[in-house]
Amino acid sequence: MATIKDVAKRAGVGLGTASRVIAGNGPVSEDAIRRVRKAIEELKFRPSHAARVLQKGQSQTIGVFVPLVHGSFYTPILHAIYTALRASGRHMVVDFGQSLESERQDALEGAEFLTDRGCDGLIVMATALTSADIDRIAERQPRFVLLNRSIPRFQDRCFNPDHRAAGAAAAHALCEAGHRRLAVIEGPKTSRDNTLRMRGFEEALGGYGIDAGTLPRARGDFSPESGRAGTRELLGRDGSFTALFCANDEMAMGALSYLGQAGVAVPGRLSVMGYDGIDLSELTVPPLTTVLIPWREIAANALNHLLNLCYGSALPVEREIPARVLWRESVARIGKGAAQGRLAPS
Amino acid sequence: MATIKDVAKRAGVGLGTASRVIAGNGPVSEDAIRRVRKAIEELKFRPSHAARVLQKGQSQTIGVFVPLVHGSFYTPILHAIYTALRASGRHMVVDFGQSLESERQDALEGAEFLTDRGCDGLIVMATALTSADIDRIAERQPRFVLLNRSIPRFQDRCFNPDHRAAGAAAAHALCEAGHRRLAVIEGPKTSRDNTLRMRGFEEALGGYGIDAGTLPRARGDFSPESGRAGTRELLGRDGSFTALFCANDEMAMGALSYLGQAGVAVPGRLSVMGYDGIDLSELTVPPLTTVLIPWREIAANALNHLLNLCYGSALPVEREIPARVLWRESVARIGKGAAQGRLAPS
DNA sequence: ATGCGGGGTGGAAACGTTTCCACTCCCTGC
DNA sequence: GCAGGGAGTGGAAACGTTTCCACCCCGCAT
Repeated sequence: MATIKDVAKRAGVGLGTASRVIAGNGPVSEDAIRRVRKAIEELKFRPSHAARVLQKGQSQTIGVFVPLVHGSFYTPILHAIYTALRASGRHMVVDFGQSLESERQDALEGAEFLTDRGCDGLIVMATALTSADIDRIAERQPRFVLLNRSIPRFQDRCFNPDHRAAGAAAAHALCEAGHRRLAVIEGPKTSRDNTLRMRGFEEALGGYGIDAGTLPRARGDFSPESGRAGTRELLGRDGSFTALFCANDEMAMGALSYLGQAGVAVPGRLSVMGYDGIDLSELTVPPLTTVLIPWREIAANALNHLLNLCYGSALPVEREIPARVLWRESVARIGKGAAQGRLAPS
Repeated sequence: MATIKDVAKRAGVGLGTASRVIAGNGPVSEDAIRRVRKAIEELKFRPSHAARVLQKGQSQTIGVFVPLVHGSFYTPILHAIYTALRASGRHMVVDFGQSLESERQDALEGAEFLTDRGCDGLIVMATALTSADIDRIAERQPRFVLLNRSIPRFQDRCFNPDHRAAGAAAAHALCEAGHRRLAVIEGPKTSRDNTLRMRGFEEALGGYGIDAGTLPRARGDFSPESGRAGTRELLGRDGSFTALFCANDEMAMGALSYLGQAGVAVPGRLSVMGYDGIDLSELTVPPLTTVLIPWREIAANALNHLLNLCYGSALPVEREIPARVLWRESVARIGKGAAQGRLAPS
């Protein structure tokens, strides 16, 4: 591979001049520019990224950690970050976790790897991280933002939806549609955002005179398979509920799949509501009613903040982007005293 | 950040000794190892990746280009590559394309970016690349493998399923199940693998006395939305077919979604068959019958070959991994002269 | 004439590693 | 007693950039 020295020699200029032409900054004569350009062309010169990083201490690269490679949930977020980053002329290196159980450890190692790798900043998405974990990350790489995790001490670097409000919105939607006998499939215990959305959901239920303590509940792990299993379990225990709230869309899709095979009409006999609003959720039969969490926008804003941190840009950063219910067809609106069973008075 | 010089000084050893301890190769005394380890600990030393790459000319990193960030199709492939790579102690940098239309240009730029970035080798997945494009890539980075693209000149670096045989398998499955009136939704014109699977499909049809020329066909772009539109179009033109073959699962899911909303019973009135075998395909209602293309295995073998190329490993490389039909419930088996319509004699 | 400022230039130094060579011990075998 | 060799060591050189400083030359004001 040709180096900048070769270019300089061939163009008959000094090292500094060649460098200035390539970087396009310092003062250089028209003539020198032409000659250097020509030499670059002829030698097929490409600057060495490693040498540049070593010298400048900047790589124009942002590191991103997400817990999983697969999954309809994370890829759109990655997509949003990727396109915004490319638009600003920088690049992205991604590191993935192996599973939701190992999320914490994976995220820690991922952050370390990305930092060692010379990333100028980090976007870390990992709900399981503790406050001390964040400190550890911050120690090595002070430029980072957190997605879907809230830490008071790092409030300005945390970007997350209001899961509590979104959970409440789900409850409102279901209740306003006339449902009173509900059931839920939650996410895993380690997921703080699951806890939040469930809390919001249950609190809102109180406003309709429903006791959250008696809510039939199953626990899943956010996978479709667990949604399927949870539905079977719930139906086996006591099938008298008219609506099922799933803590994410993938579990809701599992539920829909199970119900389809079991011959339970949706929303005729049972309504199903999801959470997140992943792209695929509109493809189910019937199309899934869900809470749309504006993940793409949240990620884009987190990135803007990080870019400001890293490169002193002044990009706008919006923090409060509300979730909203996406009404489709998997939730029935039932009248007071409808056929669906004994409804508690509103 | 502490450098290796600081470490050496603190440990009271020379630069070379410190380096040897860190790399774990050369001969070093027990005592020196202990002292260097201690110094590293105390100074929180982390070697500079950039400096290492600059010096060694190797980054232990493989670059991967895939056309799209989102999509249920590419992520499992990425996942397979990622996990295999981590298992061998190396890393992955991914670059994405923007759309299927710009695939060719994106792949070219992506390969260039990844090469500049110091990747030791490349995995490029881009059907639209021409033979000349590959030459151009090879010129800069001779270590690469191609996924889902076949170029005679680079035969040993091409890893792709036998789309023609897989297409034929789909046709056989449908015909053996008793279907004679078929329709298809193809992928985009630029997609060579679409062309191949369709050719296989049509050739196999000949064996059942079906004239492929009269096959009702719609063209999609692999997206669910286009599967939906294609189905509507086909049904509007002439609804007498009993089975619909879609060139990929996402279009098949779109078809299923449309049919569900239109009240067309699947597989009661119309059978649907997909292609690829993405994870989500088992979640549809009814579960999608599809041709399972062993993408994960193919990708893993391509990676092994690349690793052999780059690092002189001797990993096993399997080239012929057959596709197979995944029988689920979206295709009905109908008897001769069944209620489904006038069937041509087998 | 002389001084001064600035456009244009060349090259040394620095970034943090690894590799290689030269050197010192010290042990072994004669 | 000495040659030979291997374990252990230190440091210079090199990897390919960018940055900074010194310098030249020219035009302009004094």
